[in-house]
Amino acid sequence: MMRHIHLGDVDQSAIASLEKKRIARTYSAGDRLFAQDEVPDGMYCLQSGHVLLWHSDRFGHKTSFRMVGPGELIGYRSLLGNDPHSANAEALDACHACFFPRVDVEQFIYCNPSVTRQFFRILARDRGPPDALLLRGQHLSIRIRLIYFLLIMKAHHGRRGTDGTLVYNLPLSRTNIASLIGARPETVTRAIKELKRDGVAIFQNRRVLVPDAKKLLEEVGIDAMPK
Amino acid sequence: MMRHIHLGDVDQSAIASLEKKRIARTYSAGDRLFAQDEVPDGMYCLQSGHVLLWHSDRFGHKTSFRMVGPGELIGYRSLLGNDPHSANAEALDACHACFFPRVDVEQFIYCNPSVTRQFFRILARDRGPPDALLLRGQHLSIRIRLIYFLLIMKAHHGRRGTDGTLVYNLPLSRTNIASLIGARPETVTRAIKELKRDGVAIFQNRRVLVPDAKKLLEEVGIDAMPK
DNA sequence: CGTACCGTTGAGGTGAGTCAAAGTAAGTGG
DNA sequence: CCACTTACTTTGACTCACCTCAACGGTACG
Repeated sequence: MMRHIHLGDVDQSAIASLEKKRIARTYSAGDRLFAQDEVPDGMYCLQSGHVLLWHSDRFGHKTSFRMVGPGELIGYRSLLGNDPHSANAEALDACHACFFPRVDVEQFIYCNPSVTRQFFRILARDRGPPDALLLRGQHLSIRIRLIYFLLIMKAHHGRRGTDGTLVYNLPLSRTNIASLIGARPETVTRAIKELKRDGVAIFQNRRVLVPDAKKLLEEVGIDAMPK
Repeated sequence: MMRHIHLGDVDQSAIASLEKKRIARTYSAGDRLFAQDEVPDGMYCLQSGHVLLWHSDRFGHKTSFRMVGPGELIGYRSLLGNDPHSANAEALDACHACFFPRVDVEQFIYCNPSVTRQFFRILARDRGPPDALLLRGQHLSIRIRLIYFLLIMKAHHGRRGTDGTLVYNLPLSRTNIASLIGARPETVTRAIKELKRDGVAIFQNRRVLVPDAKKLLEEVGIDAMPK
């Protein structure tokens, strides 16, 4: 199955000509699609699998800021900003991705105002900044950050089971989760234990079960996730 | 004196026609250029004064993420993303700003690929996300975050005095600084006191003096700020 | 059957938050 | 010019959520 970049009503011939340029690549867990400080030579559309974007500072602190799933674009910020990659893109499991070379992306973007507009939206709506407020806000306890984490992941990675249970398939280690919400693995373990005790969420292996999604929302005191 | 948006070599007539549409506005301390959740109807170029961008969550926690100085653009993310403003833009002192109505901005952006490219860069290079890692990273002490704060502010708000002293003019309250680096005002006060004791930085009123800029860099263990 | 990696548990320490009170500065109006 | 208000800053004492460190347990894989 081929996944397409979702761009609404756009000149089909432009898309077709971009699709011709795509290069299929496969990765296994641990591989990097690109690494911090590399100069981008194109961008990726993930077909299957999961990719973690993380940044490493000079002290070796690893800060993850986005987990990408099938259908999402990767590497567009650095490409469009014409800057070296500010993050590592690491495959969490077996991945298929389409690579689009820089020149073809640029041709595509500028071929048509409506495509250009779409890319402005993609850039402007990058979830990183607003999500960071929820995932890393100092004034929020680790428990609440975990809840926000689940709420944010719901959109791309949660599936509603037959009995209303929310099921996540997240190929993330405790350490990964910790670095996403700005905590330590031990603390994540403890918070997860409490969520289980309270019947809010059950983390088993790399699966998460949420018996009642309403409880998540109650806990953070809202009726629905913003946007 | 009229400040212009810096866009490199761009069709002068396009700029001229945009400039004709600009609307000069003035604000005094505390005024809002726009408020969270409002629908953007254009964007701003700050001529003089300072503006603080901050976000308020449902619990009333105030998180500031950018202080804007003369010559900088404000409100472009929401405009280009076609979303309601996700932040408040509040004048910290007397401000002059040019407002550019949405239609005119759009015409300008799409009139010319090189302008379009520039705006992609502006969006992609938004300092918010990378700065947030340094200003709000849990693994960094408040002292270090304050140092990063000064290093980040150096670019737009620091001036080198005659004797090599670095001088900042920051119309920010302790509370503002606290909300920028993810701390409490009391903690900021204490950290500032220690920086003074160690001869690293002297905060007096709304001015900051840094006798030796090298000390800032030493403290965070780098030779220069990234980018 | 080891080795290596990840996850869990426990004990102990601490940086920053919280709370409350005192100090300071900047307006405002008589 | 001086009371009075209001808002911001500083200080000190106390508390706590999370980090750190260290040991142990589980599971996968050669």
